[in-house]
Amino acid sequence: MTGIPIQQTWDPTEHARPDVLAIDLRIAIMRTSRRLRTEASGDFISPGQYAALTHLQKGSRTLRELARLENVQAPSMTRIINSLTEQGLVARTGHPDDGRQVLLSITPAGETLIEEARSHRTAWLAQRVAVLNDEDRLVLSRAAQLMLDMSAT
Amino acid sequence: MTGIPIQQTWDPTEHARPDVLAIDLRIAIMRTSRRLRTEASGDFISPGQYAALTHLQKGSRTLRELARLENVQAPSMTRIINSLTEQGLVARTGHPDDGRQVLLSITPAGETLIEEARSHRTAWLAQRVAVLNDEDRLVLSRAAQLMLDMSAT
DNA sequence: TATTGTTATACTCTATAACTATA
DNA sequence: TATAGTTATAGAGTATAACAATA
Repeated sequence: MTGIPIQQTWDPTEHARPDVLAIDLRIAIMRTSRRLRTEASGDFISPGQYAALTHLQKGSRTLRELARLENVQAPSMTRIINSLTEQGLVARTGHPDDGRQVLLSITPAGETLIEEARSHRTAWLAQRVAVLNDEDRLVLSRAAQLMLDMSAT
Repeated sequence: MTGIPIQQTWDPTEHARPDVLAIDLRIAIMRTSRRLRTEASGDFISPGQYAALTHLQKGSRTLRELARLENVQAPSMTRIINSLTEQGLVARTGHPDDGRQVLLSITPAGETLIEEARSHRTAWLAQRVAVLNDEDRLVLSRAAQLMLDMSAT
């Protein structure tokens, strides 16, 4: 703990107001994401690479499909995929019907890595989640789903 | 709509496991934070600057105190504060007792800007929060508090 | 010597614009 | 012409290391 008292008041009534809730939620998300990014620095692949691999676990995708799924532009996804292919975690095959497109699929090495990476990547967060009670965990679980839904819009 | 079905299953029992919950929560947080960053691009000040100003609204702080509150290194906070002082949103005064330290405080212009910025910064999120029901909003409110607590550790 | 803050430098991730190849 | 993907370039934000000034 630090010497600085961090006052965190919580008023359900106030938070029922969308604008007030949005402010607090945004700060919480941004701060947690920064911690997640820094705490995960010891990992082998970046969050973006991890997310792309996760999608490919469900099946082959083109680059643009992946870009849209992750809400990034095509060049960003190109970079992510380049890194993954160089590491032998993703394989590229030409699209059978359309010569412009490239089908991306996860390799066995990619499957292995992602399974191992799962525990490492989420260690920091899992540690903190583990000390919560079931009710708080349920809250976070539902919140995660809500955040995904909101981000997909 | 796309031709790709995005399957988002939700199983409360599975999510009670800390490692499983941590994985989903991390993805949700990272994706939402990316949307928040890009959607807020029209704003005047960055998320980091905004957060620093928010802390200074509660009272004067030194640079290192702010860095610790935001979980960033000192040079990063120097950069944030430099930008804020150049914009006249933060004032620097020498510490009365310790010549090394610099006391940072928010200016009237800073107070004005942050109040205006609040609505802009959170517009994207507030819009999505507004269409939820009270129960979901309460979930997100509690989740925000939990995420802040976890990030403070 | 230790601490506060700054400067120098580099890395990561992202975006837009311009380009190639294919449809 | 339009679309898929790549390359070039730039910007934002972060970190570590080295430094200056003060305690």
